[in-house]
Amino acid sequence: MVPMAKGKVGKTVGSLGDYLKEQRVSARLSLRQLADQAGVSNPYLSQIERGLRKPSAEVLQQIAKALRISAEQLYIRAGILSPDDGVGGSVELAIVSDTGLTERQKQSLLDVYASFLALNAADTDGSTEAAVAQVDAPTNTETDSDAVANEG
Amino acid sequence: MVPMAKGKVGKTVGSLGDYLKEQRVSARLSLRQLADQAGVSNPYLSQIERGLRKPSAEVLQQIAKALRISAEQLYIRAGILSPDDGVGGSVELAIVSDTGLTERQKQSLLDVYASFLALNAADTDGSTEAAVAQVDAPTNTETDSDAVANEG
DNA sequence: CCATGGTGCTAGCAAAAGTTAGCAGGTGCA
DNA sequence: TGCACCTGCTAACTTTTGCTAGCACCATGG
Repeated sequence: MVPMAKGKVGKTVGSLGDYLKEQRVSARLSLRQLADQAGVSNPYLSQIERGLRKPSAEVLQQIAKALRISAEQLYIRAGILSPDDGVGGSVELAIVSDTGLTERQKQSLLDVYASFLALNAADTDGSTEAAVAQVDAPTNTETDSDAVANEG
Repeated sequence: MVPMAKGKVGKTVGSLGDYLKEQRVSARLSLRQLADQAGVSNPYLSQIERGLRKPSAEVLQQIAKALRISAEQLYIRAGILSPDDGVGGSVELAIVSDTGLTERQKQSLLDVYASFLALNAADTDGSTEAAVAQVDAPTNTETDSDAVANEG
């Protein structure tokens, strides 16, 4: 059993797999489930996660799509790509400049975003799950901003 | 390129090479120059441009960087990735790029944002339920419901 | 006329990606 | 107790990437 150190030769693939696994677990997906959604085999995804393999562009796109994240972001977070490559940072700026949202929706999104940040500042773990659970399972018919923007 | 059974990639890589060559010529770069800047060999880049080879994620990033374009844009413009499928807007990009949010929170924000867009697309009046239903089950539905039901 | 240097393309090989088949470990059920 | 089924991982194999070496073509100019 060779200890494949993560911080070894730099943030090559090890951290990508690490970040990838973190994303997968965070999305409550099993290895096979994500592999199935991404259209790759389970052992291959396993090897990617453990830094033994580097995914091709298509596979990376599929994985990112299945995880609802950007492939570029995947690489940035993995340390392969530099963040200033062309990725903007400000969520608020992006929201207010979005042309597909109404002003009320923008305000709601900003509220939710601010509440998340405040939540993380106060308590970084337990309360977050509760707040997320409300947003994540909008079983009720009320999906307007009120349904998501109340927890602070 | 047989192994893609589940994932729906659709178009061939030929259009990617076509778009790539178009970009290279537009940048007044020779094949060898771009290959050198991207850190790949000239014949390999030639084969990519003519659809004979599919670049890996790293190579794609390098090429995109050398051409000052987004790797995701490269794939989107090539028709491999649909613009609204992954992350097309700057809001989504900003959200996933945010370091102050947990992954669950990012997911939630993305869901809310998508639901807003869906609402605006459905538009006009009270067909909110249909729009929300679409947003609530965007992916495969078999593992998705399992994932959300397995909370706790 | 033949060298020099530019363009892109072909052949063949080493390495890595990505596959299927199958193994140990844990859990729920009858 | 054992079956069924899940989790992830290993092994052996096939396919693809991406390389070096070298070809043919077109220009410039010695």
